[in-house]
Amino acid sequence: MDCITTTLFPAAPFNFELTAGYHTYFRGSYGTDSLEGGEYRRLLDLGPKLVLTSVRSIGSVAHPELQVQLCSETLTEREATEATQQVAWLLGTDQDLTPFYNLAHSDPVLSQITERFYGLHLPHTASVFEAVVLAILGQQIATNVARIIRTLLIETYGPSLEHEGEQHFAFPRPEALAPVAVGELRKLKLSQRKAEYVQGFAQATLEGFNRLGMLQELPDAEVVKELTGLRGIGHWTAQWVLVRALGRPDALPLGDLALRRVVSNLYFRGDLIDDNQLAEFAARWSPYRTYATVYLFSALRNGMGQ
DNA sequence: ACCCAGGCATTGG
DNA sequence: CCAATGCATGGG
Repeated sequence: MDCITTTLFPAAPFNFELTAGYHTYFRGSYGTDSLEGGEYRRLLDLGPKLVLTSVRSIGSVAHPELQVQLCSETLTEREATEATQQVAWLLGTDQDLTPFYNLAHSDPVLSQITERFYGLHLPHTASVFEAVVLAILGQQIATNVARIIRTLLIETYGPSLEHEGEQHFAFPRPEALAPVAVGELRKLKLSQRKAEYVQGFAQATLEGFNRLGMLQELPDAEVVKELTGLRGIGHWTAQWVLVRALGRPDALPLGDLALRRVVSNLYFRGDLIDDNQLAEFAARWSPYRTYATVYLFSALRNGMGQ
């Protein structure tokens, strides 16, 4: 095992614990990610090569600095750079939070939340494929149930690497899921529908590789049009892809029950609002509706919006 | 035993 | 274009 250490300097303010914690749903570990003892770990998938990364903070919120340890069987300088860039993307280190915080000042609820989660950057998935599959698995069902199913999928079909007696998993590749029979996925507790969606999307990703690679270049509305043309992907899923995989600042996952509830509780005395009301209300957060959404979910996951 | 959960596709008006 | 319905599992 060959290990290299590199350094990242995120845009301040940057709170490492919160940002890595969001990846793990503020638990010790979640799916492919873990955060224990101030150490964020994840197995990176660089094409054929797997790189185990372990990140820790050696700076502060105001002067952030991250130490990134990269371990692989062999590792070239070029691969180390690529892996470091991927870590930067996963943790959203380049984001400037200032414009959003300025906007939040005029909103008493968001002011309180941004104070509590000061320095939380918006984390990203490693790929569009990962974001879509995770969103499909999360459709409609309770997050606890989704977590069980995600873990099963990752540990059954994800590429893995053993290190110091522990097995680490990366997210399954499309080529691993495309040939899997729907019946096999059903054994992992996916519904018939979701098994079809996931297998079909994996296949579509392989067949239309260029089209999905193009998403980065397209404006939000075009991305949504491309994605919702695929079976299993509706407006809600497409919006979460904008948030999680593409890092777009102004997405809004209408249809999201948890978002409706947290907004209802924090702004409407608990009277559950519908999507039309939510869309109208969320206009106040534009052009940073993604930031507002993620901060509200952080509040929810930490017991602030129930 | 129910009912619901960070939706979606399908069907019928 | 809007409303109603089945899906499937684990927790309350």
